[in-house]
Amino acid sequence: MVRLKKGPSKTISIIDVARLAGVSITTVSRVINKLSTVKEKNRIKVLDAVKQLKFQPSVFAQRLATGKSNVVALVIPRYEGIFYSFYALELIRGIGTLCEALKLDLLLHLTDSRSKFNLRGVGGVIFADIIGNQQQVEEVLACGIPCVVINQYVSDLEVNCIAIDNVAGAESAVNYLISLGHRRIAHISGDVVTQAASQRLQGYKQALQKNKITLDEGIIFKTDYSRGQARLSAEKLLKADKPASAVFVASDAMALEVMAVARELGKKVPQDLSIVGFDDNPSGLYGPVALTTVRQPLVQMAEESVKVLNLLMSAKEPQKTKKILLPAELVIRESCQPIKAA
Amino acid sequence: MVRLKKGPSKTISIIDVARLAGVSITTVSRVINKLSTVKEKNRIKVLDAVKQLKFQPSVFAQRLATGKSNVVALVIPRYEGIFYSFYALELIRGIGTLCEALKLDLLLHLTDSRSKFNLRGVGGVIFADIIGNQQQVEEVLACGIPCVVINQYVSDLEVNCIAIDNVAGAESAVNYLISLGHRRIAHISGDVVTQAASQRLQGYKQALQKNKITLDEGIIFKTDYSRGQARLSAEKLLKADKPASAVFVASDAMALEVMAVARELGKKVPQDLSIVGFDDNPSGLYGPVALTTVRQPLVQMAEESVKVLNLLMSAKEPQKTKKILLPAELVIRESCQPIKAA
DNA sequence: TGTGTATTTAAAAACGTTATAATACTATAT
DNA sequence: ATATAGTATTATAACGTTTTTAAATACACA
Repeated sequence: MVRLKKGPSKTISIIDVARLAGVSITTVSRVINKLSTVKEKNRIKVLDAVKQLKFQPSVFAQRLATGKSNVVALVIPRYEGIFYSFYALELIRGIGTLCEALKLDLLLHLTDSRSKFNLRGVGGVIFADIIGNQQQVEEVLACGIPCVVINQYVSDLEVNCIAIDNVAGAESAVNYLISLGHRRIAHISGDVVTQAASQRLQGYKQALQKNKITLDEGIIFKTDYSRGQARLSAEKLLKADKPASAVFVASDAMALEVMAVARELGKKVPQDLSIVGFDDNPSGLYGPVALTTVRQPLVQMAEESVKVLNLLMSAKEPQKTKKILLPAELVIRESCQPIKAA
Repeated sequence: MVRLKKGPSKTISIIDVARLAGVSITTVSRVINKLSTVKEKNRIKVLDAVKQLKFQPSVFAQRLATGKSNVVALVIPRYEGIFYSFYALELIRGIGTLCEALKLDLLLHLTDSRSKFNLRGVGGVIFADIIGNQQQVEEVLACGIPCVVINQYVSDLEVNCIAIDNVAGAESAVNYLISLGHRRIAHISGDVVTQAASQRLQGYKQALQKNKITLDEGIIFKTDYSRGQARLSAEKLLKADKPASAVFVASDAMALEVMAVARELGKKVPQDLSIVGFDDNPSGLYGPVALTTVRQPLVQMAEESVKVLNLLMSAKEPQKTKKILLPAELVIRESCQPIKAA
């Protein structure tokens, strides 16, 4: 068979290296994969030939021959609220960095609620924020592809999960406000379709209940995590007849917006309104009043997910599924103070 | 050779499909690749078999056999200022979406200034923001891999570029301020290491020169695009002895920070300070004063880059390199007003 | 019935690796 | 010197596709 190649450029293969080094193909393969023993003399000859020919083994041939792929797909919703966030970037960055370190290729898959993605050639999948249903995850599992779900605790599925303890994190934030004497504490929630938001809401409710503070649904504002909706909620909150003295906001980006609105309306933070955010977004530090917030170990979560996946991908036997819950910790800065005597 | 497979799971191949459909392998291959003519009756038999066996052709075998890869690598600096931005996300989103449409796999490569990436198996590369040197681009070009540079106009290299006319965009922003009567116009620049920032600075200078306004280096603030530095610059600017009446800021994110600082210092926008940003970041709409800005066709740029790359990747012959410059247009909102009579 | 054309086929050669089993080499102990 | 155990090396099949070739089959039309 004659294969047309443009010009004289012919892919150099392991065969060329073997010929130049004067050894067999197998030996070259061994040197490349650092397998078993190869005499030092031959090893050097091969390495020299590799360098001289600028040889790079074909990943496709390797993957075909071994039957394993070192490609990791990161599935992340194209969905505005989540995608346009510090959170998504931090995740991408953490995952990207560790993939590089482990020599895994990182494939990016943006999904709509019902997009069918093809995972041909993918060796493992990381799901970031499965919104709504778990069907996509189940499909991947059914294919037998190793799979990790990040930031979502899926209890009814045999799948590895690495999530953050949002409930406890939110609870500690609200407890802190209560400890400062606040009793009328509002909550600006994220998109409750996401587990993170609904868990933070749950933590908020739980803290109030445990402290025998009656819940007022009127000061719970459900948003889509966007700045725009945060602003609207803040306006409603601050212009209300019975304004709250404190507010727990489900993300720092929104909390900063609330702070801005407060200032615009002539209210001082924290004198007139105490604010706690969630994320530990560096933006929270820049303003005149540093934001008190709940720190999520995002980078740790991202890294952990890649580590777990890598383990699964290289394991011979099916592994026991892991469910990891990482703690979120309160970071006290300047945006809260004890309630003024009435 | 005996290859151990875990359990009864055996990869189903084109051969199984052919057998079940009662046709030849060649015919199955033809159907899959929609090549030449296959009788409708046979086509249906094959398609049925494919569905029944849940057959998915091995991408690795395909790529090995054809010698072409439909993998696109997006190389983007891990560098904070750029990476943590609306800009980066918008780019990723645009590129991701079009890759999906064109059935290209999108690989993400975060780079440091001097990270060596391996592009084994990559069919084409998109460089987003080459900071500093062009060496990485040259390396890829030397390998003969199709390559597009985004948001950077590289004139001294035979490489496809798709960039935004930052100079003209910046100039139009400053011209607008001048037309409103402003004469003392400050500039908060991005990281001048990036071409975008230095070009915006150039456009700023050019507009002043053409209007015979002497340049005052004292009111040009160079930052790294971060909110923190924007804040510092804004404070310096507003507390200066001879404050400017208007400021052109190199990004919307920074412009919003400037706006916040102004408000904190008791200055009203636009009454006391006119502000123009750059990006058309949706965040600019949320505040009490909508931000006047310069819109970058980011999505168009992202899409265009994938289209061009796809063309290059599927072309038999080497193509003429394209240099595309997309216009950036001024969007007038509420953050500017004519200067008050002195 | 023959003739030309459109489909289809089988078989085999790539593509560039890895994995297996067999062979060649070395050193040690008998 | 000779068997023996161990180490290094090799030849070759296998991975799952595409592509080529030449031959075979079907189909329409005169």
